Amino acid sequence: MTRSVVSVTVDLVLLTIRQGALQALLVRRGIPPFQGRWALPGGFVLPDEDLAEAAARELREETGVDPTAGHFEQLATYGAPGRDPRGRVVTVAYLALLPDLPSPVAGSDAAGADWRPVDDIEPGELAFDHDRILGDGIERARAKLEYTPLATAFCPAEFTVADLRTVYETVWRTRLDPRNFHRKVTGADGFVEPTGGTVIRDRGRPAQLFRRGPATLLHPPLLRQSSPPGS
Amino acid sequence: MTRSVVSVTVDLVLLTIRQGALQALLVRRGIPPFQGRWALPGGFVLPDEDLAEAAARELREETGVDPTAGHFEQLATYGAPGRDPRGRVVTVAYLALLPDLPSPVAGSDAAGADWRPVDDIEPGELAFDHDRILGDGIERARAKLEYTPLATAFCPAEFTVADLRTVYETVWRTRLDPRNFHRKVTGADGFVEPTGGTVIRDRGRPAQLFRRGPATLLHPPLLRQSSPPGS
DNA sequence: GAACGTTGTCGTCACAATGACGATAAAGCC
DNA sequence: GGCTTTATCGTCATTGTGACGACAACGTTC
Repeated sequence: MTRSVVSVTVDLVLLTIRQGALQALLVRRGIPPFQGRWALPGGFVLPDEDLAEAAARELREETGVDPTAGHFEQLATYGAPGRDPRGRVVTVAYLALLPDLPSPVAGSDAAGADWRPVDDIEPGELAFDHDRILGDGIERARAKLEYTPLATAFCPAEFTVADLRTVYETVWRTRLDPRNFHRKVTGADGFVEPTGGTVIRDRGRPAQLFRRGPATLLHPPLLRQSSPPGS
Repeated sequence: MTRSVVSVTVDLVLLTIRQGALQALLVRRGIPPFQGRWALPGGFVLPDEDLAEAAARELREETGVDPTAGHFEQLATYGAPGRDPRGRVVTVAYLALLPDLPSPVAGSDAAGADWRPVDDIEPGELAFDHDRILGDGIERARAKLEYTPLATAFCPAEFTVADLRTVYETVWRTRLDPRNFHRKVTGADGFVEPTGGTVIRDRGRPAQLFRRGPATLLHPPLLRQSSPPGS
């Protein structure tokens, strides 16, 4: 049996919503290969570390973020033979959806780290196969908003229905009717719970505050491409 | 940087429907560790092999099945430090949904291979963490039947609506109303296409034959737990 | 070969979910 | 006090859905 000996890394697709755009955290690589190029944050898995543990550690190291703040899940694993010039490196990608953090991407050991609007990232700009990994992560996030309450992971602990709608509109790059959206969100079992408080954002009538509800699956779901009824 | 050097394997969750039950292909391990115990088929990734390639090769070796016959996708990756007594082994699990194959699980190099109804597999019966991997695969299959036309992967090239209904009923362990199911399947865009032919299965009126349609996403979806309308 | 059971397919009905959109509420600004 | 802006509630027509009736088309049985 020819068993291949490889290195294993974790890479992170960290998504948040800042300044009205879906943004991903990228780091500028300080060492070869791909020195100076933008890449997903990540690193090698330590000898006695579980994969999720390694991903959570990298998340803390690169962003100072508590992994429990948003949502965190395994995305997929990439292991094409030529994907890393250093040799055979298999990477397990994790996807995190985070609220817009005041934390200044502290404590990074990379040359630089920055949030970048995903629409501004050119194809081929990222190191390794990180283009594809990022794309898969975004696609996963888009799909999961339909059937799960994960949009709340982009929001702080308390948020308004309009905040949540902005999440959907930004991630899906769509416009949603505020009235229908309000009905669906408040009607889906366990999606959101009112806290009792209200806030005034900029202008207009004060909005109720909500927190995440206990649901793990949305029922009914908020479907993206509904067939137009009158056609 | 402490980079961990590990071995990488692929493991396969192969699901099919035989004798009215959801069954998984298991092999009896011929060598330690876990010698004599049932396990998922799998093996080490070769030095110059992509992960999906390795999984497809194992599928051919263990079952003689063409991977294009059904559906094939990456499931998840498992890499807890203690999961393999031989050392650090990270495994990338793949999920395949296959039609009931006449192929007699040929050419297996394991001590034995057999289809086993998933409900008959005792917790803790499988080697390594294969219990959990199998469970994750089944859960993925259940969920994907709702939103994708993947149920057709369990069927041969031509099938009846009743065949397809049996797939749903078996995987979901539910009963579905034949009339409503017929309406939804034939009404969902691109789910199935009539071939023009008909068959008589055992008794009763002949049924139309269908093949898979071009859709990759079901619209509208076939939801599992619909809230009862009259309650 | 007519009656019967069995399975496939079409229809109907009431209710739920949805998109379009009107109406009102409650704040700040002039 | 008007005006603008945003939040929230309602209405209406259409579609999707579960429960179930009706009929079609086969094999089997008497």
